[in-house]
Amino acid sequence: MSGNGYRKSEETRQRILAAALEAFGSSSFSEATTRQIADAARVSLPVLQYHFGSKEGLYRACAEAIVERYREHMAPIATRAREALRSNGTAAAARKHLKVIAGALAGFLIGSNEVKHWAHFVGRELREPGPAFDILYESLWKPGVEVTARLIARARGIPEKDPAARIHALLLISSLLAFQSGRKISLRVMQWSKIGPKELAMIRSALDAQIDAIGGGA
Amino acid sequence: MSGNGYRKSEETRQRILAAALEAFGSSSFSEATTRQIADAARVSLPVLQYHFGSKEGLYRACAEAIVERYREHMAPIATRAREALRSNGTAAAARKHLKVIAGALAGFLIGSNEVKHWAHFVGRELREPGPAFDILYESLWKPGVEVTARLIARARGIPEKDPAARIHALLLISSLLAFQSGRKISLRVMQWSKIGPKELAMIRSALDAQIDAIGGGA
DNA sequence: GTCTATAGTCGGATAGAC
DNA sequence: GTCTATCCGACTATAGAC
Repeated sequence: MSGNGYRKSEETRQRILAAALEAFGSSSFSEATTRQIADAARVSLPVLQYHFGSKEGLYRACAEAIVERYREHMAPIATRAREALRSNGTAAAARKHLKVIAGALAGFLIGSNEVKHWAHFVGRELREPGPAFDILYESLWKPGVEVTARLIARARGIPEKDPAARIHALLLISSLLAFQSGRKISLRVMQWSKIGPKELAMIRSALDAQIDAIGGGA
Repeated sequence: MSGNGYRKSEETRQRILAAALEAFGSSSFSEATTRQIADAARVSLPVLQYHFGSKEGLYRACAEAIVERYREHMAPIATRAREALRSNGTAAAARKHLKVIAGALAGFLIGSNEVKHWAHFVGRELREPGPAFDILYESLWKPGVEVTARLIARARGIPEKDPAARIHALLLISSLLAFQSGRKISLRVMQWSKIGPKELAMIRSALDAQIDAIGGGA
């Protein structure tokens, strides 16, 4: 490219986005401030407006970035589960896939430090809908619940459309969140100082027990 | 009563408290504004400072009021469960009490409209600790988890101190909250327009199934 | 015990130079 | 594309009259 040539724009954009993900992760939309984000990204305030139009535009861009990376992580697992559903899998196979999904999700949400902010972002947006609700619901929550519900239906031997399957899916996913959005309180209840590999293993084993029970309960 | 006699103060205090419970229920501490609360209570702004000192003082007063009424509602049920634990109850009896507690909590949290704001208040404070965290943890959460964990231990035939019992207690309580803090998203997933008696019954029945499964899983 | 008036701070957004 | 300077609104809290 002629002229000044080198485009610094994209790099600046990414720096702002990273700072915003951090800010909107640990604070809500209205609590986080654009100044704080601009400082963290080492840009001046108007630069932020230039790239994303408004605070709300930046917020939505964060949601899209999260969806992108979340999909990269969970897509292969979800795809394998859907393939298993297409073939006439047994109840035991469905339970196995449920355990894989729940375990991966637990590791993803609770273990990784990088993703912690994203998980907070998503959780808050889904509890108290804001400007990014629709994109998160359609791209993350809905497909996740759907595949979980279908697996549960298969495990219990009930029709896929049975509302009970969806209720159980919500209960299962929600219980996972005990150690995510309720991290602080869980630590205190369990008298843990952190959730390391040992603690994560205990949680996974409890989830597995719960999934085994779902299958047998029908 | 001599002089001006009649004390209007207490009535004003209650009106402010009610408005604050509503405001802090639907918004966070920093999002809710004292102006909004003062308006709703039909008092001027400084009156609020006079009665509660500061915004934070008002917030704490809300937490104490919630604890008070929550206790009134759940105390009898919790007491009966503790009595059952003292006598050498069977696993089946423990499961029965778990169902009663979970069912009462579900009705309390999801059904009643008056309490909805309180539940949001509590949930938010426990997820993102603020000025009222300690009082809510000690008076609400801790005793609730404790009695649930002991019942689960009894139902599964494991020692009361087994960490697995506390993990399962957290999972159970957290799954309840799917339809409380995640009300909006649950409605969409289930394609319900509201959570009425019929929907509540379905949730209760799913919870019961989950509790039966806990007992048998050991 | 309740009011009016105001101090002091901080938020998002924009104008216009470079 | 990025900056400095600034506007304007909203917030909590207080001072002081009644």
